[in-house]
Amino acid sequence: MSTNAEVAETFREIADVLDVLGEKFKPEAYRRAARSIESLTEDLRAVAARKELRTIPGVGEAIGEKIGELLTTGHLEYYERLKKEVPPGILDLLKVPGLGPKTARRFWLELGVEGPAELASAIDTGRLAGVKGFGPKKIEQIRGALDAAKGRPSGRLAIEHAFPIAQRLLRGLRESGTAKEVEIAGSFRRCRETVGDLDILATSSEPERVFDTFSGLPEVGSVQLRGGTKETVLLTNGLQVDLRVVEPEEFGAALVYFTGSKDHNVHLRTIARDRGLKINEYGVFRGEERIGGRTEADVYATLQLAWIPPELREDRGEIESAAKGPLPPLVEPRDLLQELHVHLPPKAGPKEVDRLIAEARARRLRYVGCVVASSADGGAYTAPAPVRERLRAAAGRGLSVGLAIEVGPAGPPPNPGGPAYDYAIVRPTSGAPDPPRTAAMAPLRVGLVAHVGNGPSARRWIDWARSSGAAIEVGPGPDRLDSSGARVAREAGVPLVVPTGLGLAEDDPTAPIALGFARRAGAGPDAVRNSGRAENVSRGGTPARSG
DNA sequence: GCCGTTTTCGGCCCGACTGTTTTCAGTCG
Repeated sequence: MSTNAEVAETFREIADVLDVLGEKFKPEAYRRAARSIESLTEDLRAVAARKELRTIPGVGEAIGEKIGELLTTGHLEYYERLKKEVPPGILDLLKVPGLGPKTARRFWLELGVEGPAELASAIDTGRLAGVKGFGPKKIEQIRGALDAAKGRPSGRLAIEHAFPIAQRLLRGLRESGTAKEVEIAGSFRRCRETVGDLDILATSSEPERVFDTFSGLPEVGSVQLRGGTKETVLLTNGLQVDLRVVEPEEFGAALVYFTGSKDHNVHLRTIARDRGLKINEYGVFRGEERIGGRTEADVYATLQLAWIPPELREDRGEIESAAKGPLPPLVEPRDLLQELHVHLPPKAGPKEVDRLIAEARARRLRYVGCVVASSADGGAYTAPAPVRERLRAAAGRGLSVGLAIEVGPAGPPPNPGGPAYDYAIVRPTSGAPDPPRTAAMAPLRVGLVAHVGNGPSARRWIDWARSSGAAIEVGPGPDRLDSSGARVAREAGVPLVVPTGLGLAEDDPTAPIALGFARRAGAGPDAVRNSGRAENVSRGGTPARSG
C-alpha cells in the first residue's frame, strides 16, 4: 500500500543513492519517473489495474515492475538493498545547498564523513582544509550552508502565499524603470499548486542596474550570487528568487526556458536537436544563425509547434498535441461573465448591495448569484428582505441577479413561507465531509458545490456533482479543488466554476489562481459553467422555488 | 533505466556561476 507521493519519494531516494554511487543516467531516469508520478491526476493503483503503468512518461519495464511491487507490498527489495550501500546520513548531505553527489561521495570515502553533523565537525577540526579542491572560500560556503540548512524550512510554498510576494517584486522592478519587460516565469507562471522558488525574467541591456534595483527592494534579505546575467537572492522570509536579465530579442526564448517545466524543456530541445537546431535561453539556432527567440510563439513555431499555454507545459502530451495544430482554447478572464458565488459583507445593507452591483457592472458581468442565506457552517443567516429586494431590483441593463442559499450536506432548513432561492450552493462541513443524500436537496436546484478540498472525499463530491447536475468550484487553499481535482472533474464531465473576483479585495489571489487551476486542468470556456452569457446559468435544470 | 517519422542500441538539454583551477569540475535550474 503506497500512495503516488510515497512512490515518487522512494524513486527520488533511489536516484540520490545511485548518484552517490556514481551511476551516470539511472538517477535521472528515476527522477523523471518520480516527477511523472507526482503530476499524475489519478491513483497509481487505478493505472496499474488497467495495466497501463508503461504509458506514464519515464516508466518502462523495470520501473513499472517496481511500482507494482510497491503498490502490492508497500515495500521495494531493490530500494532496501540499495540503501545498505551508503551511510544513511549521506542523503542528508545532498540536501545541503551547494553539495552534490560527487562532493558527498568524496567526503564519505576520503574523510569518512557520513552526515551533516560529522561534516561540520570535520570543518571545525580543520580536516577539510587539506583536501584537494577545497580552498578557504569553498569551506566557508559549506559552513554557511550547513548553518542555514538547520533553520530553514525546506519545502515548497503554496502559490496563494507566493502570490502577493511575487506581485510586490514585479511592481518594484517595473516601477523602477530599469528593465523594459518584467515577467514571472517558473512554476508560478505554470500555476502549480506550490512553488519552490520564484523566477523573474527581465529585459535590459544593463543587467547591473536591474540587479541593483532588485537587491534594494525591501523584501530582499541577502544576495546569494550575482553574475553577468543572473542574480539569486533570499527574501527576508527565506524564499529564494532567481532574476535573469536578457536582451529584448532573447525574451521569448528565455521565457520558454525559465517557465519550464524541466521535462517540457528537455522534450523541446530534443525535438530541436533532431531537426538540426539548437534551442537555449537565448534563442533558436541553426548553426550560428539565430532563427527565433523574440517571442514564445516564434520559438514554438521554429519547431513547427503551436504555442502552448504555460499551464500545460508539463510534458504530459501537450507537445504532441501542439505538433498536430493549435491547441483547443483554454478559459480566459474575459470568458468569465458570471459570478455564481459571491457573499455580501456581514450586516450588509442597501449601500453594500449597490456597491457590489456597481462593481459587477464595471466588470461587465452578465450575472451575479449572491448568497443571501446560509446554513452551511451551522450558523443560520438570512439577509433581510430589503437587501434581497434591492438585489432583485438591481437587475436590468444586461445584468441578471440571482439569490442563492448556501447549505451543508444536511440540506436546507425548513423554510415555510420564507424567501425563494434560485439555486443552492452545497459545501461540505468539517464534521461531515460526505455528499448529501440527494433527497435532502429536493426542494432546491443545486447550482454548484464549493469548498470540497482535495482529500479523498473530493472524488465522492465530484461523483455527486455529476449525478445531481451541479458544477464544482475550483480555487487555491486546502478547502478548494486544485488543478488535479479540476482535471478529474473535467474528465468526469462535471462543469467547473471559476470565481471572477467580484467582491474580493483587488490583490486577492483567489480568482487569478482559480483561473490558472482551471487552465491547468485543460478547461476551455465550455467546461466552465460561469462562462458565456447569462442564459447559460440555467443549464442543469430549472430553478426551483422553495417555500 | 528509458526511448525511438533517421534508432530495439546507443544515445541521454544546455548554459550560468563559483572556486579552484592555468582549462575545468561540480552544482544548479
